[in-house]
Amino acid sequence: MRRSKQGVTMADVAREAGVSLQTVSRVINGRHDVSPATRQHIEDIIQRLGYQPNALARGLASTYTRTLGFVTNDFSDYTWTQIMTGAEHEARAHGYFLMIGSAERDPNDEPEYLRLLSERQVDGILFGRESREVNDSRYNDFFQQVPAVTVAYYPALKQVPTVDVDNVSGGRQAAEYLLSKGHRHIAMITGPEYWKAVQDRYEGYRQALEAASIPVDDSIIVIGDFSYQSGYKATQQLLSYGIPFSAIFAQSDQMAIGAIRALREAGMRIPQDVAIIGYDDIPAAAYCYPPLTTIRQPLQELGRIATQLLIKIVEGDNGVVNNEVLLRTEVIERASA
Amino acid sequence: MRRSKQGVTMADVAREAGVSLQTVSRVINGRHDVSPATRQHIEDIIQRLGYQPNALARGLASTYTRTLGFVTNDFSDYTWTQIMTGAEHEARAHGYFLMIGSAERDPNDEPEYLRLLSERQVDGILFGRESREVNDSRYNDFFQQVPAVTVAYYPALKQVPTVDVDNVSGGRQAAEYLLSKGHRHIAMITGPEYWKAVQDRYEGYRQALEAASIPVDDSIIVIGDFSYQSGYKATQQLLSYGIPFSAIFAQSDQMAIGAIRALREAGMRIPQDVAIIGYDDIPAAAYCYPPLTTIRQPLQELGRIATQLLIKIVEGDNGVVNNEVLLRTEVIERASA
DNA sequence: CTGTTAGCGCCTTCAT
DNA sequence: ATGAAGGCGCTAACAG
Repeated sequence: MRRSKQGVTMADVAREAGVSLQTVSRVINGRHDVSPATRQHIEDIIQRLGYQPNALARGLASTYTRTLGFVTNDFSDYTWTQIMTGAEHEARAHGYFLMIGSAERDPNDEPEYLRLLSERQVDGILFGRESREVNDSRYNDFFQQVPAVTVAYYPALKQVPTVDVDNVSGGRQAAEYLLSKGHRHIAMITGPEYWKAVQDRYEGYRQALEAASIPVDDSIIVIGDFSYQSGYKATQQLLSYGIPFSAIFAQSDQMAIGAIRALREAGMRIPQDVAIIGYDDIPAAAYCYPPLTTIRQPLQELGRIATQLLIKIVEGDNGVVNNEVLLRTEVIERASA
Repeated sequence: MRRSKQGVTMADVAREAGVSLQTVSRVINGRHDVSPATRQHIEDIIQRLGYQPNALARGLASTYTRTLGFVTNDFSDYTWTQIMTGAEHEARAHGYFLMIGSAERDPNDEPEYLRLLSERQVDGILFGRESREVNDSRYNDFFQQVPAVTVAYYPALKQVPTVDVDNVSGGRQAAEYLLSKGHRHIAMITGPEYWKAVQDRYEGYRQALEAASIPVDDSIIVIGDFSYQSGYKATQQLLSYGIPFSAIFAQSDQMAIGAIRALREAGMRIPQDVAIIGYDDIPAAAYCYPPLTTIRQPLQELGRIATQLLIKIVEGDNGVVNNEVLLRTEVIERASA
């Protein structure tokens, strides 16, 4: 005979209390149609017996598990981690847990993750992931079954609501700030070009220059991958071109800090010779040298709002109309620009 | 009538294949006692029908969920995040998912989290948390029910296996390195004193000084909280004492970087006037100025090994004897010391 | 306000 | 190598 892991079950409580299973169930679920006396009595017994409901059984009998999946490609990255933290807080506040999965090695693993998460009957899924174009019919099948919200716009998933930062505005803020300091030759180090966020920041940059009647010079725009290392390399590259620029807009703080290093090695002073503005406002930004002027993204809030939206959808709130929420970035002025 | 979320069930597959439920179950679970022909036939039908097993039902009928809980106090912190990443990878490699929970606000929430996780029938729990002394009988009750492993030694949980970094050795390495550079007056900025890791690093530091016949001078030891800010403040404090020191061992890279800032503001050169060694090897360490010499902790590996151990325990591997695994740190030499 | 009756989808045990 | 019966712990639906 198989031994259950579970010690005391609802049946034990019911027997002990001399009531039916259903009444115990009602108490557990906080229904109002139980007399105060029986409720109290049952609660005492639950307490005494140390009864714990079995979430698996509840999930099987009902249709929800109060579990959300969170899928990302990189849990070791600051950005996604912050988003996840916000999501976790919000989830917990609503009685949900987060089940996490990362499809780092191979983006093709992703549909497999979704399947696995759906087998586990998550009520919904949060996507905190790079915005890459994906053509895989498995996605569509999937998102017809399970409610989802993406954090950071995901072109492949047009039918899925999105919560993101307004990157066009963010890019514009960065360029405008530099412009306001009198810079006319503003280099840019971007992230991977297939990211929607990267394109948007580029667009904001373009808009700002255009408004100032300055032509965009693609020869002082270099593609990076958001890492320190890539900011460093990109700046060396920029320097090697011999094309004059007096400021750099790096699309991540890490790249900005890498850029600072390259600039310093080239004997340049910041911000006197070259001004730098980053993007993200990572904790190190305030403590690097010189302290980094940057565009802050409300990362945890992104996660919180996305989760809030997802839970609303999951719980059948028909008031959800907004299919794209865009949060504003903010200029944090420090010493690098 | 209630509609189930689930579309096609095992019964559908069985009917379609003209076999019993049980045979389908065997195929799903990869048992070997099914003839190749029927197996193939059933697999085809599963494919065609798009059948997905329901993990809830499996968990209810069997006794395992292939889900592990991961509890920490701070998901936004680099250290725990790295550990979690390692844990997630290892878990996935074994077919497990991680359910995450953070008890940040109030450590007293923790037992509540454990209860909630146990309601969800997790097979085991990983603790990635500060090593704080806790006296709460609920812990003991809990750990008798659910297998657990702590990452970072947890004094309250003596009966639970632990995977940690050898902090005594790490502290010794840091001090020895500084000693080898000729420093005799080595200040230290610690983390919160109730952390076991902090005490251990202190002990390593003490051992190294003792071996060099240098008395420990508590007046140049300041308590921080691992943050940039606290490293900055602690260093200002150190400077204000007027007690000479030529090197600082900061128990986190963040504090080391904060210290560098304070030192710079005080007009001191690094490492000429004051040498600094950090602890952790965060990504920023290589790119701050000057690049930080530090003690690297194998964080992801910590998470991986802890998870491996937990899974072994969960799956009833009686070969598990090691109740305390200690990983070694490594000196990363850069320019700050 | 409370109880009864049916499952939820799967796995375990025992037969055959 | 396959099938039948029973149950995991709980909730939905309906009755009273």
